[in-house]
Amino acid sequence: MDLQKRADVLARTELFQGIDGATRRRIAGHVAVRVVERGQCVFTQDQSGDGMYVLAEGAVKLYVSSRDGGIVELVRHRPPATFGEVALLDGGPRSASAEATERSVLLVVTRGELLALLRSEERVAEALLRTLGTIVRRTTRQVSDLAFLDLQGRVARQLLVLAGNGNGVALTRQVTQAELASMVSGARQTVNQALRSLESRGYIRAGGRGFEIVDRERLEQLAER
Amino acid sequence: MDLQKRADVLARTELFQGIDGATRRRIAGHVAVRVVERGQCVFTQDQSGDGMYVLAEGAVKLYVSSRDGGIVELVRHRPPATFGEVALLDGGPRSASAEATERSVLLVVTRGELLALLRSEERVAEALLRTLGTIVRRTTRQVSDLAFLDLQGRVARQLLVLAGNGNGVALTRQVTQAELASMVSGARQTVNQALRSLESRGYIRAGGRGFEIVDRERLEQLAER
DNA sequence: ACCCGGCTGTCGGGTTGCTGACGCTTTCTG
DNA sequence: CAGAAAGCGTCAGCAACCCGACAGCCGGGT
Repeated sequence: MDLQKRADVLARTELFQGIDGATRRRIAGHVAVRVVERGQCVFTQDQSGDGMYVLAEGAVKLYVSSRDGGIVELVRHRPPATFGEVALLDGGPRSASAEATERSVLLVVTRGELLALLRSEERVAEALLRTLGTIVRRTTRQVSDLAFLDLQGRVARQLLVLAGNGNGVALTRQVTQAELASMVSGARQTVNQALRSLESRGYIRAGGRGFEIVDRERLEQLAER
Repeated sequence: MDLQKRADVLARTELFQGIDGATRRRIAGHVAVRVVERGQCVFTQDQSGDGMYVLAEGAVKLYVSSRDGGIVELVRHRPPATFGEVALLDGGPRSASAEATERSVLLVVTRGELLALLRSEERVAEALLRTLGTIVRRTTRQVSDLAFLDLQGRVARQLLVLAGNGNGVALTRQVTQAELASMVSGARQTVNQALRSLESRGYIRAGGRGFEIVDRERLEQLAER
């Protein structure tokens, strides 16, 4: 991946857009490129981390895990995206683990680099604050969902998130039921039942590995706290 | 509350320490003072908010609520503390509600004020990033707890949080079982049982309204994910 | 001092969701 | 292309937890 390409990747992220091209190319010259295979770990929770990542290609999930192997997925990123910002700020341990869900290409921005950039480019500092705000909102919402919604509601909500704004009817996916279960913090079997129940009521159409949103409004209703 | 006193309050917060006294006094001159009675709301989730708060006296809880009146407490603040930063960053809606749990005195910093300060004082920007990092860590931990711990474990953990570092044995409190329940997202009755169970095993001593930590290690073990 | 309101402690019944199990189908991989 | 691995669909049994109810207690206000 050449310099220009790396600079282009940076340009598409919220964090690095809005700075001038020259600076961006300078940064692009300093980042390391790291390729991770599907299933491979990018970093692990509780370990110290001094780098932030920019996702150039592929997909990465962030999650927390328990001692006995259970995991809860917090978010799944696709380009353009950045992650690993939190540990960067205070140099503390990673608050979550990151794993590639498919072969991915990452750009690594070091702590020192970013800190310097924060000082010189105030737009980056503001963008970073916005990014953190988004993270806080998302995570807070997740707490709220876990506390107030039953499994069916959480599944409904997650389907809507996955479908994005497939305006009327939506599309197919690359998410297994087990993964879906870890997103909503439930057992795979129970998630299966929830899906079937939603389907039997005609809110979604779900066969095999894909699903389709039929009655968006009803789903949103189920997903309301 | 006079200017000097306000400046002193600011000086004790992570956000405003580290800037020079003159600047701090200037800010102190711009903040509004707001007094809220016990049980009164400071701001409400989903409403737009353009102010950040510094807690000068009293105590404030942040929480999210469901349509049918259920609430989950995210954190309880005591001075020195700041809250309401998130909505400030992007001007978006409040991600949670805030309510005084006792008579409190607040300083109100406006969005414009803080944004200007961020630009002129880079140490403030860095402190704000650290503050947000803390929030993310705390909330992520809460997701993890809800996903992995049973009620007993969550209660154990919350007791440890409430006790702080009452190094060997700890202290009495002003938290009802109903409040404790909302902190761990459980029913009041079940929390009661959890307390009794912990007591019967000699991990805590809990009578009436207060509790005391007897076997910190065991509690921590229960609270591990 | 007394009364009222809120808090604690405790039951029992009813759900929800987890666990383990198993057969079938689909998807990788050599 | 064949075998292995992963994923789906489904069931029965079981544990955790919620909900409504209610009796005693305590504390605070008038």
